[in-house]
Amino acid sequence: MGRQPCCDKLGVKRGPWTAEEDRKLISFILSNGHCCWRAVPKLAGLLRCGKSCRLRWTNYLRPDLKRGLLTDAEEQVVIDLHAKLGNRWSKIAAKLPGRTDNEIKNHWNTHIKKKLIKMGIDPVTHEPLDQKTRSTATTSQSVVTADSTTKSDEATKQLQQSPQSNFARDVLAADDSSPTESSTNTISTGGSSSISSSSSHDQDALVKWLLEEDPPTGDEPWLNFAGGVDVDEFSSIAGGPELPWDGATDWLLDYQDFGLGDSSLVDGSMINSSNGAATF
DNA sequence: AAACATGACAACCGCGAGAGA
DNA sequence: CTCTCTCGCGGTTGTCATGTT
Repeated sequence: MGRQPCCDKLGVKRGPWTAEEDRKLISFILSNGHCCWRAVPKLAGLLRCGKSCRLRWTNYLRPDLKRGLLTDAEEQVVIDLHAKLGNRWSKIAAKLPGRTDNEIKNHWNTHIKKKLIKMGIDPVTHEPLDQKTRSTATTSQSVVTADSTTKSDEATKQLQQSPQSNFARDVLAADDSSPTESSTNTISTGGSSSISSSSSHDQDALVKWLLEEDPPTGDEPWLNFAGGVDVDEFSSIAGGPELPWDGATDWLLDYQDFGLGDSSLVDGSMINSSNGAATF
């Protein structure tokens, strides 16, 4: 019967988002949440498909996102999780607060993959490349598995305990003396110790945790469609002492650039003016 | 300075899962 | 149970920035 396209190809804008579009989407979601993504562009006055809106929001506009390169510690976690989960980027991202699956996927493809290959590690199997060529009858444990019971476990524990904390930065700060290269070393090596069977108990526990859903906090204002969140409240959150996201995020700057402090942008009047059908 | 190569990341596409009618 | 719809995921492509020749 065929799948209905997610949106009409005609009349739907594609390509990079403009600041104006971002502003519309942000103001709409902050004040209304997202009911169903399919309806968002229409209600927000955007000539985009809902899918595009969702992607833009989750990967770029969401206020709890960290920006910038993954830290060494985060990279390490990604590698370890990838060894266990494979390309399940969303699961991996769920364990890295403030990071998106797309971001991690991109980072993997552009950085980590090459790094592992350079170190002689198959980025798919996480086994040594030369070992792989010599014999396929090797240990079923991945190369980085052993690491995961040591360094990575520490990181993942911290993540679990404080999902909103910027643990990676703390880890880095605590280990500031280590040069950038050291991250490479920790990845590869576990070195001699990495190719050993790790405790299956630890493995199971970690995998179990990995597969758990992150408990929703439930207080994200942009998730509350009916809430009609006051943007002033939101901005006070953003500027307050208890930032739910990294205060240095570019998003905040963008937010200010968009002039969202201006209530005229968020009280629905702007949206209504651009889309007469949308009323709240 | 121009052309080309490479890197980085935003965005798109197609598919599958799950929910609801 | 089947069908339809929406959402989310993972793979891939496109575009811009930066580096190199």
